Amino acid sequence: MTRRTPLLLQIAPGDPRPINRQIVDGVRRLIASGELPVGAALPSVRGLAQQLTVNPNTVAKAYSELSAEGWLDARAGLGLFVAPPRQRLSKAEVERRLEEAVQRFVGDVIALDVPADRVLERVADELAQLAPKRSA
Amino acid sequence: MTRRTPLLLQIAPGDPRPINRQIVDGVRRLIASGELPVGAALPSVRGLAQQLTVNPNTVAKAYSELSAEGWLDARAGLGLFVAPPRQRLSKAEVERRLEEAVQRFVGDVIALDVPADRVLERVADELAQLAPKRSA
Amino acid sequence: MTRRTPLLLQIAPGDPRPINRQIVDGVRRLIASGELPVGAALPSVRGLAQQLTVNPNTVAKAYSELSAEGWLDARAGLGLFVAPPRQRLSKAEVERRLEEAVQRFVGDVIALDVPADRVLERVADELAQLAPKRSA
Amino acid sequence: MTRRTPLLLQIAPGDPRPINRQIVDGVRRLIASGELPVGAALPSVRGLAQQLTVNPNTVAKAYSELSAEGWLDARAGLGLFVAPPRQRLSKAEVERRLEEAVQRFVGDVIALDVPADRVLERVADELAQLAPKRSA
DNA sequence: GTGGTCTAGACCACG
DNA sequence: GTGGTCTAGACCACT
Repeated sequence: MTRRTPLLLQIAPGDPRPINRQIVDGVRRLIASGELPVGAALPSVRGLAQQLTVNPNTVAKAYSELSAEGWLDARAGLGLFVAPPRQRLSKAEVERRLEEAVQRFVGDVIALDVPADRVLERVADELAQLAPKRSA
Repeated sequence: MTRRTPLLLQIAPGDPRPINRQIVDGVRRLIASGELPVGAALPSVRGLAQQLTVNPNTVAKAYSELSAEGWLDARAGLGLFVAPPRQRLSKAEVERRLEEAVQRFVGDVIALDVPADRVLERVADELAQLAPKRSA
Repeated sequence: MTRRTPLLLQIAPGDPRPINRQIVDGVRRLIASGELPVGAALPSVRGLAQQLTVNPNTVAKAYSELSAEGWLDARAGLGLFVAPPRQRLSKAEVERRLEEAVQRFVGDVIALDVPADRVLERVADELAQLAPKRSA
Repeated sequence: MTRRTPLLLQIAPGDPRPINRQIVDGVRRLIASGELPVGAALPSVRGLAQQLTVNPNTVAKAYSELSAEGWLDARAGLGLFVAPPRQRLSKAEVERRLEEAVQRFVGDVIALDVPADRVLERVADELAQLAPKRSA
């Protein structure tokens, strides 16, 4: 059980986010959307590195971040697995980070002269697409 | 009406954004909200740097970015002025950047396990607060 | 203000903890004990690396972990600073981690055939020595 | 009284400790609590490996560690048996290890902002629960 | 100068 | 085979 699945994860060269960030976001999304269920095994560090043609250290760093954030559990010699969901951050910390993300996002978007409705619509679409099977 | 006004701009040491980003965002916001009308003169690089107690290079870089984005026009020997509104980016480019910002934002927010409604509400608030009297 | 102080931090070659862990623990301790007050600047990555004669990447990793945990704020081009205290983790997560640490500690110590009183005494000493000027 | 008893030992997949560590801790605990009396035979490497569905190498390594620490004695051709109590480590070595464990534990716990009383209480509970009928 | 990211290649413990 | 750590050296954005 929990066979390793060829992860549907891609690195976009044009994406301004650093590679390690793209991996973290991608995996988080797969977990949040339920595509990677609790207990599922992730591709090995070396395996994913090869698949994405990036350095293994880069993948390792991303995985390690995800573990620190509580999304993954690492077992030396066995591999990495999707961790059971848990409320990691205090309400205050969640609030702080949400505020930060919103500030940054609006700062980015305001420069584009896009009507507020369209922005909200796009965000709503993207959030809906996650089909939050996991988040509370 | 091109008098140099003491810019209502502040640098927050606690703000996680780099200083140059704070300046760019701040000026863009002042323009978008109409507080800096078309044709208004901006403080000199040295002046603003002194006012904010930051490195002049940082201010220069921020101004240069704002000019490149079409928010400011340089008049040789006179300084920088708020440029008349125009389509500063191609529609495709706007789409690309919007997409990017949304992806990043959702990537950040997904980690927080916040209900989509609350996220949208916060974004809407923040967008509204900018009172885009100028942007279309 | 916030002059960089030659950090009272040492790497013990005999210590079984990896170097990066020793740095993280050491800095956390200095912050928790109040020896590094809020806003204090930390030695630069390269500087500390030289002082400890370890690779800068190792220090960078430790610092990055401390930032992720909310103990430090990093400002590119400026350096790292002790962050204002905040309740980062949910009560449940704190409980989980405390449980884990206790389990591990007792597992280590039970093998030593040391009377429980002595163990508790040593832990109490060590905790008291932190003079919790910062923790709530 | 040297009959092989079906060992009351379990491997928890969720446990963050590596498997070999879980075995070592488990056996030590059984000996310390007297559930495995002096002279008792331990399950064979293959037997325990099968029972726990882990790699025999892992069990062998755990047993070898326990022997090195003086908890088990090997009788050639017969298997492993619980060794009579003795001073397994020099006093200095015990002190060193205790010190190390305390340092690490406090380093972990300091990050959690938990009152010292609660920490001590939890440690005392856990130590008491081991009911050291055997250790001095 | 600062921190952040990436690559390359090595060694270790675990299974 | 697995993940984790460390070193070495490079490039980037920011100040």
